[in-house]
Amino acid sequence: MELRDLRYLEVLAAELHFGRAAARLHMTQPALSQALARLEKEIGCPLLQRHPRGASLTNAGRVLLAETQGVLKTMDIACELSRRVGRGDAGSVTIGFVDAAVFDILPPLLRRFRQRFPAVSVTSRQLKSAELAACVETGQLDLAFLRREAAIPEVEYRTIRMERLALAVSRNNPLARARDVAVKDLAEQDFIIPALDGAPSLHGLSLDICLGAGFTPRIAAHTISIQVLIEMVAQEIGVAFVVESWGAKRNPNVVVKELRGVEEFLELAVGFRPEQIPMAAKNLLNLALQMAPTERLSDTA
Amino acid sequence: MELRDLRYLEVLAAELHFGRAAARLHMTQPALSQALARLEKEIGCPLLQRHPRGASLTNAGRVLLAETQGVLKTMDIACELSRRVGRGDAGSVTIGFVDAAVFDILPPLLRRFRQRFPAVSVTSRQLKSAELAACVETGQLDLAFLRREAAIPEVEYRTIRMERLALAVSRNNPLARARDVAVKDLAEQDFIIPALDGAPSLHGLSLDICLGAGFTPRIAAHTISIQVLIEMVAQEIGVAFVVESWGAKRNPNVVVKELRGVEEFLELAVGFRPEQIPMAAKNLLNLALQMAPTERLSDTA
DNA sequence: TAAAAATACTCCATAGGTATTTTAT
DNA sequence: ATAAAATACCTATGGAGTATTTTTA
Repeated sequence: MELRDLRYLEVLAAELHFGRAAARLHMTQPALSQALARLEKEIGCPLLQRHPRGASLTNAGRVLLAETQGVLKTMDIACELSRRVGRGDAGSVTIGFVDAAVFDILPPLLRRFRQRFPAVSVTSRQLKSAELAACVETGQLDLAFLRREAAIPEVEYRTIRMERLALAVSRNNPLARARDVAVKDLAEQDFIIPALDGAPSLHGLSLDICLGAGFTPRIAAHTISIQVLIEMVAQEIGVAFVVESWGAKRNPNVVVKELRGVEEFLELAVGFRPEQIPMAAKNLLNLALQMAPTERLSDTA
Repeated sequence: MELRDLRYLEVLAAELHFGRAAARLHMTQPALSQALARLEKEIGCPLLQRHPRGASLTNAGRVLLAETQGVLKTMDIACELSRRVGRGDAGSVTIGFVDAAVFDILPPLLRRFRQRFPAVSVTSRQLKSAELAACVETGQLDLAFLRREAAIPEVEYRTIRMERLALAVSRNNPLARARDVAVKDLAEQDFIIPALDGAPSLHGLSLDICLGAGFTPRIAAHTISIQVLIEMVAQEIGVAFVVESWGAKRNPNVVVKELRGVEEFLELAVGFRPEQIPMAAKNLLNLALQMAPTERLSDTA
C-alpha cells in the first residue's frame, strides 16, 4: 500500500462520492474507482459501500483510516523538516573553539547566527587546537575555531582574524602605568608562558618575541589555560603575552598594554571538512567569514 | 513522497551500501540509485553521502528517517487490522435482543463467538422487538434477536427457534403440583399478560390460547418486561404464559409447567440488513443459525 | 429517466532492468 | 586494478484518461 492510496481513501471518506472526490484529487472518476478497487483487492475486502447516491465507509475502511490517522501529516512534516535541514534552516551544528575565541569572535557570531537561523541549535565545546582539528577530522565537530597548527589534509582552514599580541601585567606592576611597552624593556620581567603542549602557537610566539628583542625570557610558570594564565598575572607571578582582544574582558587586577613595534600576529582560523560540511554548519561558517571579514565559502563547496 | 521511497531509504540507511541494499530490496543497484536520486530531487538535498566504499547518512537523511520512524510499521499494522476486520476476525459487532433471549440463546452464543473470534468485541442492548427492528434498519444494530412482528423491507429475518409456550405459576398454586396442565383448566385463573405495546407476540398468543380453549382470560395485570411478569407470578398475582426455556432460569417461587396439547409457538428470529451486514456480524449470525440449527447464510449475501 | 459508479480500451509516464562509464582508492 | 555508484538507454507495467455501459432509485 502506498501513500497515494491513503490520500485517495481520505478524500473519498470525506466526500463519500467518487465523482466529487475525484474532482478534489484532480483526477477522473473512473481512475479513482480503479484506484480504490486496487486498494480493496490488496486489503481483500470492500472499504466503501457503494450506494445508488454516494457511498459510505465499511468497518474495514473506517479501521484503516483510523489506524493510519496522522500518517500523511507525519510524512509531510518529515519531508519539510528534512528539506529545511538540507538547506541549513533547521537541525544542529556542533562547533569547538580555543579559549581565546570565547570572549572574542564567538559571542557576536552565535548571537547573529541565532537571529538568522533560530531553528538551528548550536552545540559547542572548548578544546585545544590539536584536539579541535582531530575532532573536525573525525566528524565529531562540524566547525572549529582554532590555531592553525598541525596540518590535517582532510581539514581546510580559513583565517578569521590576525590577532596582534599585547602584554598582560598586574595593575601593581610599574609597567601598568606606562602608555605602551617596548619588548626590550621586559628583559627583567618574569614571564608566564602557555605550555607547549597546550597552546603551541602562543608558546612559540611568546619566545620568538623575546628572542627577537635580544633576551631569553625568565619563565616563572607554564600554564595550560589562558584563564589560569590571567589569574597568575593578577597574582603578580609574572607578565604574559596575550591576544589584544583580551583587553576588553578585563580582570580588575590585570592591565593589557599595547606592545610597541611588535609585528607578530596570532592567527585565529576556522577549520572544517569541505566535503562533509552540513549546510547549517556552512551557514555558520559563512557568517563567521562575513563578520571576519574575509572571503565567503561558495555554495558548491 | 511514497512509502516505497521510505522503504528504500530505510534499507539504504541500514546497509550504507547501494549494491547490498538493492539486493535486499530484490532490485538492481542502478534502479536503487535512480530511486534515491528521485527522492533527493524531491526533498531538494542529498540524503546519503556517497563515499568510495559505501555511503553514510546526511543530516537531512537522518532527520527524514527519524521523523518517519514507525510509519511503515503503522501502515503494515493498519492494513493487517483492516484485512482482519474485513474478514470478521477483528472489530466489533453491535447486537440487540428481546428479554426472552437473555437467558436462552444469547449466553451460549456469545460464549462460542468469543472462543472463535476473540478479537471481536460484542456490544449488546436489550430492547423491544419493534425498537430492535428499527435499530437494525437504521444501522445502529448489526443484528437483533427478536420477535418477527412488523415487516420492514430492508430487514431480513431468519428463524432461530420456535419456542413452545409453557405456564408459569407460583409454587403455592395448586397447579404447581400437577404433572402437566391443560389450557381449559385455566379458565378460573387470573392471568398476567404482557402489554400489547411491549411484547405483542406473546400478548396475542396468550389471548389466542385461552380463546382457543373456549374462555376469555381474566387479566390481573399487564406488564412490559418478562422479569416483572415472573415476579408477579411469584407474588401470586396470577399465572402467565412464558416460553419454555424460562423453566431453566427458575425463580425459586415460580414453577413452569408444560401445557398439554398447545400447538402455538413463539418464534425467535434474528434480523439483519443483508446488504449492509459486516463480516463480523455475519460470522455471529452464522454461528447463531448453526446453533439453532437452521440454514447457514451464504458468504455472498 | 437521471445520477453514480463500473467497465472497456487506450496511452504514456515512469519504475526498473541491462550495459557501460566514471570515480576514487 | 578494483569496488562502487552514476549514467545511458531500453522495456514494460500499470496508473490515468476517454468513451461507454450498468445499476438502481
